[in-house]
Formats: sequence, C-alpha cells, structure tokens
Amino acid sequence: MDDDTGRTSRVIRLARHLELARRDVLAFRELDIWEYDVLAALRAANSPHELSPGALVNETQVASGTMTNRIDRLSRRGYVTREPDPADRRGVLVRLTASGRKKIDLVAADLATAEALAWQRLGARKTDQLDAVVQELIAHLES
Amino acid sequence: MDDDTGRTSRVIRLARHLELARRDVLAFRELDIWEYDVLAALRAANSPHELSPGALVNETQVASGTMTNRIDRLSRRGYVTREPDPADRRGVLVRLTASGRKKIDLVAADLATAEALAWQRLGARKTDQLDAVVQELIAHLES
DNA sequence: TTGCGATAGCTCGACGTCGAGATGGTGTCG
DNA sequence: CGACACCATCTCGACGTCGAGCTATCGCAA
Repeated sequence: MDDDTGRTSRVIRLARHLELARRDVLAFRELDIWEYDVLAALRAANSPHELSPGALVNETQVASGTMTNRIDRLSRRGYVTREPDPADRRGVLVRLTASGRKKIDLVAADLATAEALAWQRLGARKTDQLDAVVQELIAHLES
Repeated sequence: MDDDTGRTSRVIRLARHLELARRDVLAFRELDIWEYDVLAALRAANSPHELSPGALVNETQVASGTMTNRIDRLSRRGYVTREPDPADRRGVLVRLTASGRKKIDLVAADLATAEALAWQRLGARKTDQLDAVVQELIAHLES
C-alpha cells in the first residue's frame, strides 16, 4: 500500500489513536485533553506563565467563544486566573495559578512516562526517522 | 528535539494540518469531511456498496445518534438511501446511490491528485519510511 | 414453542463549539 | 486634537455531537 490518499488517512488515523491513548492517561488525573492543551501552553510561557486569550486561541486552534468558555471553566477549577493586561486595557492575561502549575507538571510527567514507553517499542532508528519526516512536514505546512 | 511527548503532539498537529488541507480540497466540491468519510466507507464496500449504520459507526468512530443524523442528511442530499436489511428486520442497509457514487469518485480523484502532489515534495525515500513506521504503529494499536 | 437476554437503529435532552456581532480600547493620520 | 480604522475579548443563538434509554427484533435454551 503506497497510495497517497491512503497514507494521509493513515496518519490521521494514527493521530486519533494517539489522542485516545492520551485521553486515557489524562483521565486518571481527571483532566480533559483540552485542559491539558491550554495548561501546557501556559506552562510553556515563561516567568509568570501567562498568555492572552488570543494567543491561546492561536495555540489551540479553537474559536474565540470556545476559548472564553474554556478559560471560564479552568478558572472555576482554580487552575488559572484572568488578570488585566497592564499594557493594553482591552486585553486580558490568563495566568497559571500555583495549583494549575502543580497539576500540569503532574500530568506532564504521567504523559512523558506513558509515551516514552510506547515510543520505545518502535526503536530509536524508526522514531528518529519519524521525527525527521514529521518535523519537515510541519515546518513546511506552517510557513 | 526528541522528547516523546513532543513527538506525540507533533504527529497530532501534523494530522490536523492534513485534515485542514483535505477540507479545502473537498470544499471545492461542496463536501464536508464527514460526508467524504461515510461515502468512502460505502464505496469501499463492494457490489451494491451498502453497509449497516452500525458498520459505519465502527468505520468512522462517531456515536450512534450522530450517524443517524448523518445518514439523514446524506439521504436528503440524494447520495444514499436507507434499505431494509433482508436478513434482519431490525436492521437497515445504507446504500450508495448512483449520484453518491459519482460524487465520491469525483472527490476521491481530486484528493488523490492534491495529495500526490503534496507527498511528492517529501521524496520517495521519506514517504516510504513514513509508511513503514505509521503502518507498524497502527497495526500495533489496532490489535 | 415460549421466554428472555442481547442487539440494531432511533429519539431526544444536555452540552460544547462556532462565529458574527457587540463593546470598549488603541494608535495613526490629517 | 479628532476622527476613524483596527483590534482584543466577550456574548449569544444556531447547530452538531454524545449517549442513555426506547422499541422492535433476533436467536438460543429449556
């Protein structure tokens, strides 16, 4: 099988499996995938770990109304707060709380363990090949 | 970059790009991705090109109520019909119409052209490597 | 045959997402 | 300094999905 449509479909299907596996790992910590995505984006921002809703929209590829809703729910859970942006009064900065940071660090460790194990079975040679190809494709598609 | 969580995230992100690209190609023919998925599954079934709603649920990984809704809309569009299953009076067989078959063949050709072009840029060596890795992973994950 | 647990597909209320429009703020140009 | 085009975020109604529960049917066991 080397038809191009099939290959595209298989990559999409693989990603679906990976997301499902991720969902299962996160379920142990009572976290949804979208919560992980938002918290991980905030964690990656340095210092006070804060980003604007707009930046989070770009990172996670959802509509603006969806992000408003998600920030609301994360803040109800105590993982983030909405701070006024000192540099732009229209703006808001979503900031990771101490509790949110503890949470994301915990689940990130879980995920790292689980996924390291999964990738290990493929062997270093093949994961390297995969990395090279995937990164080249992403680099091209995001330019 | 060779951390395992990052690799997983990148594969998921790549799949998202591929789906978006697919969406754009299908948009020219006024077809949604979910419509393509259902019609393609039916097209792959041989002879009268029919499958039960349950089989379509398995193929496309959506909830049963969602599939009912999708079959309704596809049948309103004239692409499929609901036939009684002669072997089981509870059952239904969703059958591709002539119009539906024409449609799926057309868009499948579009997709093949577009994606052949895209993969070509990667080079045969790398696409082969990708195929090998992706197929091994899928085989493992689906067992 | 009759009883009954399993199964197929559908119904429908709850919920999340989308995205156009509203609101208030910014900053540039004459 | 106004005027105005642009921008960030939130609001809210329309829509699709989910999934538990329903009805009709199946098929096996007694």
